[in-house]
Amino acid sequence: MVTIKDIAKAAGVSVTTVSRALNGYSDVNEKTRKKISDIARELNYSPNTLARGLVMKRSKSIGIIVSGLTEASRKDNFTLEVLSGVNDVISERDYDLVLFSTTTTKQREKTYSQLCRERRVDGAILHGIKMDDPYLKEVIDSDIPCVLIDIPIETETVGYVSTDNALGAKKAVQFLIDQGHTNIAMMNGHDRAYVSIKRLEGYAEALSEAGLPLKKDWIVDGGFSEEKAQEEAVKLLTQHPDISAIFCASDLMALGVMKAAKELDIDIPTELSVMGYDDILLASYTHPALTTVAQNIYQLGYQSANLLIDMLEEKTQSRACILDTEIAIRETTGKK
Amino acid sequence: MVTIKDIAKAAGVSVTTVSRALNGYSDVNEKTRKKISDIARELNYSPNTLARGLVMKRSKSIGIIVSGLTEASRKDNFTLEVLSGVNDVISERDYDLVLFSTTTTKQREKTYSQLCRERRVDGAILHGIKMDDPYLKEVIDSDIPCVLIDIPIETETVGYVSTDNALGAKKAVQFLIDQGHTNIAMMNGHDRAYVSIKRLEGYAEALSEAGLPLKKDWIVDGGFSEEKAQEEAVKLLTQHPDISAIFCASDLMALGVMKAAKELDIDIPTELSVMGYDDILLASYTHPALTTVAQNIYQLGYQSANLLIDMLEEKTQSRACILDTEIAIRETTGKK
DNA sequence: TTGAAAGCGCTAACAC
DNA sequence: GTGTTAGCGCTTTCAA
Repeated sequence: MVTIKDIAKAAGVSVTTVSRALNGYSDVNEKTRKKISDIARELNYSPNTLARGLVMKRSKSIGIIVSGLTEASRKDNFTLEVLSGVNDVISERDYDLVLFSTTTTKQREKTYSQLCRERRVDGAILHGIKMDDPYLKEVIDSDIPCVLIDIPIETETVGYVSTDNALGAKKAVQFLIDQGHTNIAMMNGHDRAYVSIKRLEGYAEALSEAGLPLKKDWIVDGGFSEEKAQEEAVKLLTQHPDISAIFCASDLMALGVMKAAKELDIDIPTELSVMGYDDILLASYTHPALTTVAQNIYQLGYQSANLLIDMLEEKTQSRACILDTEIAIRETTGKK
Repeated sequence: MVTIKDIAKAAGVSVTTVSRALNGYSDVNEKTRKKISDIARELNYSPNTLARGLVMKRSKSIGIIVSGLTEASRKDNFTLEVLSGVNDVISERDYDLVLFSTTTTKQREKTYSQLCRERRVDGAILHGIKMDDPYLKEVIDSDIPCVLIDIPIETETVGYVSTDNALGAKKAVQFLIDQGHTNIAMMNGHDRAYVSIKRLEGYAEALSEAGLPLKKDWIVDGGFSEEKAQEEAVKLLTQHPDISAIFCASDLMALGVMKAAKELDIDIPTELSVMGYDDILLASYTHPALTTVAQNIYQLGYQSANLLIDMLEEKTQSRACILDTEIAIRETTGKK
């Protein structure tokens, strides 16, 4: 493997000069620089980022820590889209991406900061962790710069990117109200998810502004799971046949609700309107196609990476980024 | 950041001893070792993999090079499932995963081996590249150990993992024949894809064994694209109304064919049977649900990573791994 | 069983 | 504009 030493020898200069020439420092004679870079190319030289990182104390790589890169959770391609957004920034800005996937068991073995420090990543992006996750506390305590997706924490070294969940939910419920619905239930996720809390807020606000009562019985938790949501929806719809619309905190749960309706022989959208949240790929392929609050997950990843690198390079003081949502109207909602 | 030097000082021993103790060498006094590891824990020590990699000349990380981690290609979550399989092995075997995403333009800038050498990955897994990709030649020429997904190349340093594409296709077509179909067309991908070539082989073989003629006109290329497949299918079905079944080399193209049928008002499956290949998530959500050749993509990733690490650790002589496929019978195929 | 010393490939004071 | 030198944190001969 060819090193700068080899180049130095071939060019008849010192390694310092080679280093400076290759890194574009100004205080190198143009002729020398040309000679050096020619030789480097000839010799097919690649810098050793390990050595460089060791001395510079930064690796020019960031870690992305995802939870839920498992065989099971293939239904939404959240992770992939986030990854895709992150990746685009990474390569634009000449960083590398190290992928860490965690499971609850694995977290016991290796802590967040261990993970990051061992690999000497300059910063990290965290996605898919719950608010009561042990990682979260560590993140805040550690001094490793990081950006959280969908968890609103701001410190000197921690930032976050999220969508406006309350507003998104509010718009969704307002849409249902505009369609003439007054009996609108909510299938929420669980209370350890920030997004659940905010989406519930939006739901409540929309109802209140329309002068509609908020009924506790009409709000159930589907745990972000299709199956759980189906079960809960069956119970809900059986007990409260007057419900004419259900707003779901995720598309996956909306799929569950749709299955429940089928099970109970309730027609969508004539007898029941269903509204999702996320706009996962499947949303446009279900029958009928799911009306939902669309968030741009790719952007979530993209902005996270940009924010993190800005933080690393001290190009920003801001620590938060809130993205917009839009309602994608399809076939599961109708006029009451 | 605490180093072995700090530990050495605190323990009153040399760095050599600390290094040996922490790495589990046998020639360290049990008492010393205990003392050292206690201190290491106390000080919250994490080894610097950069420094270690520099001297050991291996980074204990592997690269995964994917093409198509773009916003556009979100419809199949191939990449995610491969990633998921790879990732599971990686963490089991205590490696790290560096993600490289390539686009055709980016390949011009940085060559494969540059990518790998700069980051000092010990080996690489390549997924989603075409047979005429410039990367491919480089892979073979370079001496970096690597495993290809779905491209059958075996050398000292190159291995591959794939499914039995010819057999999968054959089984698919045989299934259609068993259902009474004799006029079976094929929507293939393109001839720069290994899988296309093999699937065509299987198609031909099944026909031939059943004594059915192979009609060149009935084989078209959809370029693995939904839109292109739709266009081609419209043409095909218009020109040859006697076709009663279409075998597609990918599910995505099968979706296109289904759209074409809808466009031409041809009912599936009573008038036309459609068979896909891959079993992407969408396959079970289309209307009617798509019958397809299911391949276990997660396993593709899992086995690739295992093969690569086995190669790196010289635990195997074998360089190839062929996985099985199964037919998932759903609703797009029927008796003729 | 332990330590001293060299060196992996690179960057960065500092001197010339 | 260029070279000398030290050192990043670690492993590994070689000697004691």
